[in-house]
Amino acid sequence: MGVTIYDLAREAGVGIGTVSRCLNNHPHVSARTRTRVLSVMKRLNYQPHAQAQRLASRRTNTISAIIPSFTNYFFVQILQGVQDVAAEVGLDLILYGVNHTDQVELYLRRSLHRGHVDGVLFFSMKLPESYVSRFHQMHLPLVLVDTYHPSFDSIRVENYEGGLLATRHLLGLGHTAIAMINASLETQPARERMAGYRHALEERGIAFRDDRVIASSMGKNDGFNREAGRESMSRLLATNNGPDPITAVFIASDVQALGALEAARSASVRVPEDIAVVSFDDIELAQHAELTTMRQPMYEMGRLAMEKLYSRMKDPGATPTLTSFLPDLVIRRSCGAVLRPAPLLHETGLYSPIPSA
Amino acid sequence: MGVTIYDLAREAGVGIGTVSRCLNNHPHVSARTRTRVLSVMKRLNYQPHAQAQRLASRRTNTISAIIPSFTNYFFVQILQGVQDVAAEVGLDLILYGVNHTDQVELYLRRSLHRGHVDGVLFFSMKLPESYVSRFHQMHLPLVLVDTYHPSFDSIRVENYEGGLLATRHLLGLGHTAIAMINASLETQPARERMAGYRHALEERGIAFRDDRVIASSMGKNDGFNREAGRESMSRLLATNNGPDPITAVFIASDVQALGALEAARSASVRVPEDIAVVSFDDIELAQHAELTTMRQPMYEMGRLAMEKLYSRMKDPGATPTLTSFLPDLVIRRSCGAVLRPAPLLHETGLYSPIPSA
DNA sequence: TGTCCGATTGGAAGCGCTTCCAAGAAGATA
DNA sequence: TATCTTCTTGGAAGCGCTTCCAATCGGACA
Repeated sequence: MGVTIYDLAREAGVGIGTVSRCLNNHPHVSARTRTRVLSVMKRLNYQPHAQAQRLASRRTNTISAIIPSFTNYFFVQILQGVQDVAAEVGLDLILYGVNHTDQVELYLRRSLHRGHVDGVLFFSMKLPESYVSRFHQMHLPLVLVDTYHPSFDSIRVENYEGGLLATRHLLGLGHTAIAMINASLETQPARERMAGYRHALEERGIAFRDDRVIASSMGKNDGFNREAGRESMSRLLATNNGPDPITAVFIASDVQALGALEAARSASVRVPEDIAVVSFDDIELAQHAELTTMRQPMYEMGRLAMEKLYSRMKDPGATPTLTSFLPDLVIRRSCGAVLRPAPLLHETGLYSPIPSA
Repeated sequence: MGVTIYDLAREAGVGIGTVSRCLNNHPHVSARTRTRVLSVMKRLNYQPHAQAQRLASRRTNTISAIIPSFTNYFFVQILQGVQDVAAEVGLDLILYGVNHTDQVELYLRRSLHRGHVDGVLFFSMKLPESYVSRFHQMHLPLVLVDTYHPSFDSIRVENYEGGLLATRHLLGLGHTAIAMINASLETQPARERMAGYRHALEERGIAFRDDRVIASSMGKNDGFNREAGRESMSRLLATNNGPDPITAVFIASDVQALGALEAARSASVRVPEDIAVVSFDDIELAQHAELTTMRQPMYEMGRLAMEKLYSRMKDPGATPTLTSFLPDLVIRRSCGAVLRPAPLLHETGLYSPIPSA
């Protein structure tokens, strides 16, 4: 139990320095010595001790990802991108899932713990101001994703533009009474998407109406969840019997839209015939539910985040960069813009197509 | 940069041993000394160095989870359970997502690397036999989830029973021509679920027919994915015009069922009217798609796995345990067993309810 | 007052590795 | 052959902590 470099050195008849140099592929080791040492390593089934290497080299080869509850498909796909790149470059990834707000600071502190990780990815939450200086003091690389701070590398999505494009699309289809189902306005994406929605209306001379926006922060993920979507849609439909009824909704995320579809179904409201829907994210299921949505390149964002972190770890001095992705409009069935091959036009739903007569 | 216990000791006028004892809440430190040391720690903003602690104590406080590509909702939910318990007991979780088969060994080796992690969770894949002894030699705790080996703690689901119950349910609804859409028979769950299916048929005197089982291993996750499900269902429907046509399908997972529903829809085959469907897992979306399914308690399995690993880390000598979960039948719409409140009976689909006339 | 014992305390010896410096070896050059 | 270089090599000195042993201290008890 526990072959060390001393054993190797003795066995190979060299010094420990030489052994270490072989281990780390340093130059300045003669080919003969190297092969001899390597063969002894193999024979003794040597394994370097991770902690010892780390202590001595002051590198951990590990990064942490602080991410809101990752059962959300949005984060799952980002995480997949992160994980893939981490695997490619040989870094270990410690996962810190935030379920309660107070865990944010716990995980930030833990990540800042000296000698714990070499870098941190921080997702979709506001970085507490008090940690800004701590990261700088500790010279710990930090990359922000779906959130922003001027003094760190950030990756963002143009939420405002996304809201704008989504709403314009509905306007372009002839809708003028367009509601929005939003998540908690505490979150920046929610606020930005709404700003885009508002701007699109106003540039068409349509007044923004507070009573047409339902911002729910219920449940997990600041309201970005199915139940909140269902609830919001129910409320919206319940009050939709006045003059100028709503004919379209922009929903802040696909998961909420899934809930909203359920609510519409329960209320016998047809989508898209009675109410057109455009949402945001393009999670894998959006396709299944035929949601028209603003696509965020989640997997790519995850990859890029990890890549940025990696470069930053190698070159801590570089100035912070900001990368923005413009979301893409993906047109499917829920918005009523018919772009599909004829046979499918006649379907009426997931389970039962139109009775054949 | 870098306050050490030597600094603390000097500053507090005590020895480093005493400082260390304070850090680790050892007894045999007088209250007066302890408060003095703690106040100095605070004043100097001391942070212990993680790697140094680990090297000296030979504990890493970290475990790794080797898990097939976790974009699969099944794993996401298990992982959530794992992560929650890890957070509760203060362990770090390194995530190793397996995308290619050869990564399995890579991650196993990395986990076995001395001083890297204190325990390993291994999910849903066959543990290569050559690693069995290695884990024992290294005294590295290992817990298997959704897979099994007699010499390690394991957590399983009764796949055979699940297949049996699912198929019996369909038989109970009057179906006799029941197909199965399966994933790769290389995987144990697929084989077991099929064995249950087969037994259920045979105990009713219905012959098991090879041509009624479609086992696809296409795509990710050994065929446990939407595309494979879609493909299989299409194939099934294409050949379903002989005598004794199929009226029901047992599908090996919910994700496949989602794809199968899409295929049915494209082919204008109604579910459940023309073909009844029962699947397996009860991922969150099964509810949305109204799938009748065999529920696996995924979150709980994740929690339990982590709990088992934690106890094993504390008591390495205990004999391996095996915990089995019996999946529950959750009846929803897709099987045609109508158990829902009247208003919903009249819906015809996700988007468009029955035209009101 | 003297003894004894448990409660505290200090600090040396590691944990296993990387790194650096000095020194030896082997060519290269004149 | 003498003198430089340039490669190689050995191993001491850390990295910052835990742990153990020996030493000290302070009462309790006779």
